[in-house]
Amino acid sequence: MAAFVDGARPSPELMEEISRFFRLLSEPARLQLLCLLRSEPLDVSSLIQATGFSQSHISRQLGQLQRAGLVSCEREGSRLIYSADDELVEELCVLVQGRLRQRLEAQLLQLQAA
Amino acid sequence: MAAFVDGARPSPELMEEISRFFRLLSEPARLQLLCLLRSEPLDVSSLIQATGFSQSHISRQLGQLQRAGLVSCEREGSRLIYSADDELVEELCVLVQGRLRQRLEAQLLQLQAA
DNA sequence: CCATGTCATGCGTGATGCGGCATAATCAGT
DNA sequence: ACTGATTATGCCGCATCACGCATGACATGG
Repeated sequence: MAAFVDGARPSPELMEEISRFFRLLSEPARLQLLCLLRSEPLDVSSLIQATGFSQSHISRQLGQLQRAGLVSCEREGSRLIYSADDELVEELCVLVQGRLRQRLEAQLLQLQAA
Repeated sequence: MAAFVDGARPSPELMEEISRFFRLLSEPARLQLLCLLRSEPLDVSSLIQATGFSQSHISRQLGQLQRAGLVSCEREGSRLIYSADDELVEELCVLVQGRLRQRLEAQLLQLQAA
């Protein structure tokens, strides 16, 4: 209903920014990392083991997430402990998940009606 | 805090689905179309004029959005009128926009402190 | 039924980004 | 300062997808 910034049409630049943010979440690997880190802080080797991705790949994805401010890290001995302290991603996922569910239910009903 | 499905770790398949949804929004063109259609239903030629994209491109993006259930269309004379009746995308954008803003403010404060 | 306008769809190109391998940079401990 | 572990980065192949051009499918009006 109300536009993003009330009363104004969202500028193309803003939508570019927003879409960049969504792009971060559009990669299963990154979403998986965020989800893992959401439950508990982990070091990189744990993330490698949990996901099966290569070390370089994990490092890159964490770099992107960190630049976006979605994860942060601190040293613990020789390793880096990453953590995701933001609730936003989880909220977004819950909303999307709800939509997916309701859409599947609708399809189911339609099949039953036929 | 609470995971998506309470108590359970979200399955990789679910996250794949969710990430696919985010991918839809990760393209400025699609987000722009959704935003335009959110304020009022429009036919394709209006969307072409508003965005400057080619007709084929618009058509494809609308197809994707329609398959995802984010837009719907109905004939009016010889043209198709598309409309976006879903509020979810707008909610998501508002949340993300809020985050972007608060992040910029934080960076600003950090610059002033230095 | 044919011509016209509107939308969808193959096809090709170019850009973007994933993902791994090898290597460099960085840090902890000695 | 040196060594070994941990993380970041350059390079490259490959897949995906945006985007436009040309064409096809389709409905509408004459």
